[in-house]
Amino acid sequence: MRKDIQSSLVTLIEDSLKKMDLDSGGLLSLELVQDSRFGDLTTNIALRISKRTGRSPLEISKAVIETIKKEMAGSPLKGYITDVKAEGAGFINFYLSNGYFHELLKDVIEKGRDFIKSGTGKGKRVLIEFVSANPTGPLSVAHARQAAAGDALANILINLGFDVKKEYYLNDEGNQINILGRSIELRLKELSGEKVEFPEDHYQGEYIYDIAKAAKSGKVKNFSEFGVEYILGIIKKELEDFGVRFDNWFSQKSLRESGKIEKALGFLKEKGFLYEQEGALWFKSTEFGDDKDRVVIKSDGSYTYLAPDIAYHQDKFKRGFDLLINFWGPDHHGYINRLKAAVAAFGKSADSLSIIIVQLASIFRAGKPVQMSTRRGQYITLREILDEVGADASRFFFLMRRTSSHLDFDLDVAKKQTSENPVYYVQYAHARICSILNNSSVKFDPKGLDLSLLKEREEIELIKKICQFSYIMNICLTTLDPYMLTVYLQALAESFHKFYDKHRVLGQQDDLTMARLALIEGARLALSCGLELLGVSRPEKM
RNA sequence: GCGCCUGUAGCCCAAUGGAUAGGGCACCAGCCUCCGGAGCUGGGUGUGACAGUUCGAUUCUGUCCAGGCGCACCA
Repeated sequence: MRKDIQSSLVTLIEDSLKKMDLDSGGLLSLELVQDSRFGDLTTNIALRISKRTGRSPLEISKAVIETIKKEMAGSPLKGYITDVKAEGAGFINFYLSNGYFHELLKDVIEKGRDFIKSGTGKGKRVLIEFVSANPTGPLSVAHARQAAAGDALANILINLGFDVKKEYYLNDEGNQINILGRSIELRLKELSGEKVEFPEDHYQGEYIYDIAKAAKSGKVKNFSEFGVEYILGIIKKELEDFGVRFDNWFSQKSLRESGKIEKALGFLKEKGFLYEQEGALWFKSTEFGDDKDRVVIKSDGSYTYLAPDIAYHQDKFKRGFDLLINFWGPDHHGYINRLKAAVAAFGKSADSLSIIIVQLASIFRAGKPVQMSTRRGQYITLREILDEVGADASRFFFLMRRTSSHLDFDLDVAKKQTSENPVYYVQYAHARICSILNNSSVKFDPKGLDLSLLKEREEIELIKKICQFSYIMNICLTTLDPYMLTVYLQALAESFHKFYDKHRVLGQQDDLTMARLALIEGARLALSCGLELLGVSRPEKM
């Protein structure tokens, strides 16, 4: 929706209220109407101020509308507003003219793919950290969902004008890595005929044998390092095949070697946020809202996981990022408060770090749940999803629920090439449009367009849907969640299919055909951009 | 025990505090001499329970009930 109309209307309503000695009290907002029976733009201002003013909402609305109509008579707004009505409990509804929507569509066509861009985030630097799985095994389905969500959100923020970097924090040392090394070593001994006792808490997965075999031929000395390198290669390939690329891989090992952990702890100590007790060093996180204080250096002298993480996040700020967004698995949710405490201890505001918990996706086959166990190395991997479903359908599926909600992912449904599968519904709309646009007899030419020929209900509805794109982008920004985009794309595809079914593009009078080609080109742009942001392909043929 | 997530029609799910709560599946009945039928049209007494906040609650708060997940000087 074009901003100048909205802001002029807001000013108009504001002025009208003043003339009647009513004060909006900062409560005035003008919103898009989802239900076309009630116009295009609406405000509930009369409802919100009725109690304070002691007048009924409907009475206020009617009075305001009368004033608005007088004011509007001599204003250029008049051409865009066909009606203003007081409806329902006292809403003021604006009905916009077709001409207004024709201008919006014209704008989309002129801008092309750039129509989705905005300057909302101009000058703001954002670091999105996601996946960050330990390099001790192939990525799981949980990581896959984090990858889908983080990458899509990054794409969305980039189009909103933010300066975005994507980062993977690499836990390349510590307990788990040592265990990985020992696991490989033990499997190697086993392979060479030795009888070994393989501990329960070691990595049981079959892939350890593969690494052991590779290590054998390479005459490896440090099995941990070798294992990390090997698995990192797998992870990078998996992510690449999934269509996710990181700008930076941040190594924990290099963080420690740089001395930044000591510096960060030194900073906290200086501020008086650290103390010793029972031989360990504690961070006074309770001063910043945590339930209890947390250990940063254990009594054996080694760091807890928190220590490098504190340093890591201090480093993120030092690198100049204004907003940090972390996607974490649900097992880390208890960890949010202590990291936020650390951020507060650095003097950063609470909202400069957003932590998003990506809930698990349960995998189903033909309606039946698939059992998983990380410990025994029995879990559905990203690789299996890629092999079985492919990147397109799976990336869309992972984002079909709110990121913070559980998701049931049925592999058989995702594979289906029928209307049961929403991915194909959306892609099909795109392919249909391309099929018309690629028609050899008529070529779309934006010169001399007469969009005023578009006046059928389905045509106007489709334009409205196309123009909701930026509105959806803003919802994704405020929720830091790309999932509304999947909902929107399904609605957009539906609008197109309805138009397509009722009206023909080709074979009309030349100028009507051209206007409708413009309409479907607009729909194509919106579908194509939306799918691209989600990391889903836009087939021209299916 | 504590924390997080979730309860919407037979099943799967939508709805940035708004108006008559919307789609899909399944089921029934229709729609291609015509741009791709992977589509469209019609068929429905549904928000777990009880309070509270609000002009207005599926949405916010509290207490229950039910399901999923997590609780380290592990990473």
